[in-house]
Amino acid sequence: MSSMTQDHSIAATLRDDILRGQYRRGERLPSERDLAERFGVHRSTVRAAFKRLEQLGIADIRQGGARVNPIEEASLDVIEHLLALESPPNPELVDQTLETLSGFLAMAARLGTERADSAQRAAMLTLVTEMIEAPDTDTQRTEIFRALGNAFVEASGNLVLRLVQHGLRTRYSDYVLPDDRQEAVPLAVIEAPLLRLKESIESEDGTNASEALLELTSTIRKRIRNRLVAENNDASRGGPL
Amino acid sequence: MSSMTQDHSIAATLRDDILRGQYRRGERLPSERDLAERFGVHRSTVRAAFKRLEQLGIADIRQGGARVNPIEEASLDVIEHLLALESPPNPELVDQTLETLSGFLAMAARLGTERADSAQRAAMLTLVTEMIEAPDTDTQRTEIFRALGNAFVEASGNLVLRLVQHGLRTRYSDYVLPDDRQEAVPLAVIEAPLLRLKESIESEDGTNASEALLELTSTIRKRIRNRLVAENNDASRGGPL
DNA sequence: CTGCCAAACTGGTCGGACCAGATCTCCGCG
DNA sequence: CGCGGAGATCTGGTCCGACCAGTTTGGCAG
Repeated sequence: MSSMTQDHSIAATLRDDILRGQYRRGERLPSERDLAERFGVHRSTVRAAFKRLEQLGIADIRQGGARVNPIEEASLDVIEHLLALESPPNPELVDQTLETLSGFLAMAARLGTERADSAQRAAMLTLVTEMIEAPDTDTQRTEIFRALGNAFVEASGNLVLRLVQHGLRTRYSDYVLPDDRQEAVPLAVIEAPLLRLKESIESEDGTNASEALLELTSTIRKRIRNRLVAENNDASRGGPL
Repeated sequence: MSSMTQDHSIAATLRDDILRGQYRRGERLPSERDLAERFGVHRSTVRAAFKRLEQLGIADIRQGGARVNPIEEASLDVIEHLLALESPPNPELVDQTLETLSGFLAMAARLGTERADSAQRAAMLTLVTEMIEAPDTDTQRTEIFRALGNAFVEASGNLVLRLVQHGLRTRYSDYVLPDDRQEAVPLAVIEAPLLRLKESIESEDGTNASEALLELTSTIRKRIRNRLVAENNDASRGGPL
């Protein structure tokens, strides 16, 4: 963390303060000059930090004072920082992230399955097969799953979809993934949807692929939620959620 | 445009240059000092502009020189600017935007329909009914449709979904919507899916609502695509798509 | 108490400067 | 002729101090 530039770390501090709800929406942030003094840096450095907050969508800088934006107007990027705010992360937020991600992957699976050329289709099938046959650890399986998601989005040929995926890329894995000390998801639980997915890809049935993927992710989601809730039953709630 | 701050308009110029493909990915942007001289401003102003490009995800600023990022790593916000780059906008990109938006709304409809409380459900039904019964113009109908989307997302209770929606909010309407001089979409074309949607909401059938919405949007998408392709058959292709 | 004007404050821009790290150049060694 | 490395050069990061033009605020007059 210490290798960051100063404006970066100042922005991070302010960002977390805001996300933690220390400033109410619409409220004015301290002035650049005040913050410069508080952090012991030049005003220009604080300015740089402010720009970051602005582009994150959580602050609105204008003459008269920078103001805190409502969280709904923020950029997707805040999700990552919201997740990092607590450890273990807020289970609800994790679940919402996974839910949204699942939905998008389902969409991508539909479009990608329908539009893939033969090479892309072959690659997809390889990945699904790998996931069934060589699932050493959850971590590894997750890696394959991620690649599969990329393959779907790639094959969809939809740039917008791709950008959404990238915005959602949120290193949720760091917060969310079962660690290795955790027992892996039993193959039995996910084999059925994986086989269905495989068939769908082969038969170019987008709708079916989409449903198979939803089926698959819903299982995983449920496991992660249960684990997090268990870990987190003493966490205090709060923040701008 | 002239009321913008300078760093804003400089950022816009550089942004459009990049999106137009004048700099290849990975290529170095001119230095802050060079650009300051070219634009006749102080270096700090160019720096501010650079920060914007960085947070837009289209440039990577580091010692040694700022570099152009691949478009896939950009923020969702670039879509709006990509659309604005040509007039009429690139039909393919518009279609991709609408496709993603449709899928997204289908997701929201599924979740929102399943989770809405009675007040929210009533509001949804009102909107759908309005859309059937009082469709004076496409513009007006679009307004209702947008409100309906908000209602779904709101009812889903999913913050991540909400942020994606906001990111996708892209004033696509400005580029994409049928103008008033255009004949409105005949009610006959959209009445069936709207009725289906209504029933789905009443019966709390998320899957059905999702499908109804896809059915509805696919019709509209097709119309818009046809219109744009017709308008655009002489446009030159290019840019980082 | 209200309305309005001036003072204080805020962000935007400027000029100029120094640092540390990245990049480039060019010379000398193999 | 090729290659590696040292030094010059360039780049972004930060700082200082200053001025401008809008915003906000405080207090004075009505």
